[in-house]
Amino acid sequence: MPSPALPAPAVSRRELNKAATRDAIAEAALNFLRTRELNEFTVDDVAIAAGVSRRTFFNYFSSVEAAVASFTQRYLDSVIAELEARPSDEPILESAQFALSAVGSPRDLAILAETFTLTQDPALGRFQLQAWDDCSIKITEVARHRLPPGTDELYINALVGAVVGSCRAAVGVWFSQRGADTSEDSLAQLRELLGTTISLIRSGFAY
Amino acid sequence: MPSPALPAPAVSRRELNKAATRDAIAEAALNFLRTRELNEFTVDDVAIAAGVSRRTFFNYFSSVEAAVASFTQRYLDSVIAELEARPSDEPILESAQFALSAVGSPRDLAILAETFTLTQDPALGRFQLQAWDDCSIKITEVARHRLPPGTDELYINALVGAVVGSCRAAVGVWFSQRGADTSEDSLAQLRELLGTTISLIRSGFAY
DNA sequence: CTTTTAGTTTGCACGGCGTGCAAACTTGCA
DNA sequence: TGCAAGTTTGCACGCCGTGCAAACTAAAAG
Repeated sequence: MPSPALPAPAVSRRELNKAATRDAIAEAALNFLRTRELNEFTVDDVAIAAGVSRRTFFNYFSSVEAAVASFTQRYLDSVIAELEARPSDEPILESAQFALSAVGSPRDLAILAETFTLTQDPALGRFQLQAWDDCSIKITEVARHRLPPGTDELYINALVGAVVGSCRAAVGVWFSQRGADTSEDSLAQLRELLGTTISLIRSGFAY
Repeated sequence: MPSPALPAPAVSRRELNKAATRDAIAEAALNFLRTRELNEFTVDDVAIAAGVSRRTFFNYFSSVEAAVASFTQRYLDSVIAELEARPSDEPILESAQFALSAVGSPRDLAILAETFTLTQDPALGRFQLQAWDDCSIKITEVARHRLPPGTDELYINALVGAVVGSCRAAVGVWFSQRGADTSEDSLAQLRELLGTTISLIRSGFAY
């Protein structure tokens, strides 16, 4: 007698396949960027390297830029997930501080750092900016439910804008100081920079 | 005797022509966006409407998106100009407050507001984000020379990131409340929102 | 005024992009 | 086993963005 009907697995074969394909494509795109400029390879190149057809590439990403941005998106989404996991009565900037220091396996951070180098090209940079902006929108939603009801919309939006804007700047500072160094030492410094940044947001920029 | 040799005019005929062409192209692009979606017209359409060849369009802008972003760029550049015009011993956030309230003829602000509506399409939004990011970079340069020498790089970058990020958010709030309303009344409200935002950055987000 | 020089516009051509569509194929389910 | 639903693929088409060389135009030199 077969095992009792398993409920449809949380992740079906189809979903696994799709995730694998998606990863393969993104990885292939990143790989090309590591050795060439953006305009020195084509979507076909990436598709072939990922083992799919050109058409399938476009089923997953609308461009190489978008594929590369998926790494940053993933990192930022994990920050948001950490943020949402914090107790909802905790002061939100405190939650942010925890979320920022909790996040990031060395591997994820290595990608984040590498992405900073590889996206100097404006066409790639635009997609990175969009990832940060999408992140802002999601966090605003979280903040709206966290802050006391009736909190001024300006307060909410300015807070999120300031936090995301300054954290992005902090990552930039980290990268300009450490480059692609993702040793524990360097990661600790990143966490410290992000922590200091949140403190500044909380206590204000005196001058 | 002819009039004494005039020094070569500050703006030559050539420069005037180029500026006019550039404006005509940007204006034509915006005009199409007012009535159609981004993918419902082509670069050729815009070029013809602007009275130039397709090839000339690309001599000025690399895409329709870039042409549309030129309006936001112009606005942000004027804010930076105001900022640089402030006395350099003034606290920088105070300078920011002045610059933000000084700037913006109704016409400029009308365009800024309209731009917000017309750039919902992600492809357009990306270029807007880039305009704000370019602005950050320029302001960072200003801030570096304004703040006491030796000020922490993190402080400078986080400050600018927070200011620009929150001000962008403030413009978003303004737009969501007033739409394309650019009456004196509405503009006063925008100035107030921006002023409040800078105050928040200065004094901190308590929670 | 004429000639020269430098800067700008244009047409052309080419490779690459992004998408609709329909046919082939794969997975899930009865 | 066979059907339904989801996924991949090839193809074709219009549009994009750029290098190039020829036409044109403003500015400077003679």
